[in-house]
Amino acid sequence: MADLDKIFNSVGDRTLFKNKIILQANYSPENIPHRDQQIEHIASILAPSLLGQKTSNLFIYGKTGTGKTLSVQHVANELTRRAKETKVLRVEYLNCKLKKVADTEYRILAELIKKLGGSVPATGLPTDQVYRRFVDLLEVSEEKLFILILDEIDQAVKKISDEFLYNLTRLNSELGNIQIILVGISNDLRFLDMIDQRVRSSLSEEELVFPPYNALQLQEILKERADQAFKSEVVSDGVIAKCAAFAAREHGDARRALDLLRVAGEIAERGSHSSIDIKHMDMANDKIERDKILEIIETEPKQFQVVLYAIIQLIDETKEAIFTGDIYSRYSELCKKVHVDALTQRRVSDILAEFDMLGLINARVISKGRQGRMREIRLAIPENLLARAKEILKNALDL
DNA sequence: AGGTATTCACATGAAACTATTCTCTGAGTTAGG
DNA sequence: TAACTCAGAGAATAGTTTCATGTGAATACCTGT
Repeated sequence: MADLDKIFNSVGDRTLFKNKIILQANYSPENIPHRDQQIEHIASILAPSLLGQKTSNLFIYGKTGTGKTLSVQHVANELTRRAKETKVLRVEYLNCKLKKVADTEYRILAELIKKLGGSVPATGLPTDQVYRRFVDLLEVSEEKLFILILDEIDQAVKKISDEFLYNLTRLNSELGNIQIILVGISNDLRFLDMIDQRVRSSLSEEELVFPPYNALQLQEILKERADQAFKSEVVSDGVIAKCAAFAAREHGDARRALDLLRVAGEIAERGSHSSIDIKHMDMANDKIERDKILEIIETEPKQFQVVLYAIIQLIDETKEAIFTGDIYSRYSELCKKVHVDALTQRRVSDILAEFDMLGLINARVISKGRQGRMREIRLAIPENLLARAKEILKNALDL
């Protein structure tokens, strides 16, 4: 019999973590270093709302992991706390990227209605009726202001069109007792280019950009969190510096840095080390990348998997870049073998574009003159993952 | 030789279609008074 | 007569297909030397 007792009993002694939650993505810390200026700015814009005055709409830009969401939520919490007795305002936060929750106009409204205490069916209702219901619910609430924070709003607009934002701003003229203040958060700095001039003017009255953290700031952030998350003596300054350097290279993404640190900790722990060293950082970096790719491959729909398998096969055979046409014919063959209906070339073209977005392949549109125009495709899956990837696909496709 | 026009093999865009899930409405049915 | 059932119309959504238009540069075709 395996000595499970030993393993289970010693788990408490061996762990390097004091409080792992602190390193997890959804943890929001007490204080947010290096964002005082931005937080103050947000607060000063929204402050009049405490007196029941409608403030400007606010738009916030910045790359992922620059503390946008955290800062906004911090201010939002403060506002809610202060307005507790006066009931002058209400703040709701909504992430527009959550698949199946808030990624369409209908669902965003449905979600808001739910938060306001109402309910709407998941489907079956015309959208304007949902608007109606939302307005009615707002009208009867006792607050005078409704601060609506839409996170990853660029995603929503990309999917729904900017009309939806326009509609939201227009609601204010329909509402008597209550006004909506919009706070949009976007990862895409070019978000403004995507929306109509008309909408733009009625919308983004105030703007704020979150710059990326530099390596030094990242270091401080990491250090602070690491102190709370790990037992003492587990992480050295060198490790933190390296971790910060890793992340700083990727546009100063603090979330990624924290992830890295956590995974490195887990790896060290599993290897029964008493501290994290540089070696673990590298392994963690590897593992994160690896997991991400394999996870994508595994969860992709069947048609996507067939296409990907076709690509891998072809690359295996030729060892060079391949082209759309080759892929499509190989894909068609594979479809027969796997007993799946083949999609049109048009669709496969889109699938390839999506793979490119996901970073599974590198595609480049090239022209070969009389031989036409097509995508030149290379695999972006690292060599050492290929075997595993193939296995997953074979399994998924019963080959 | 140098300049234009063609042409290929897709890329890219827009609209329309399909299947699924769900609501709402009103006609027909049923059971109780 | 009120309550109930159930089919049909209409919506939202995701994933496609259909139709239409765009496009970069190698090559064919001129042109005038």
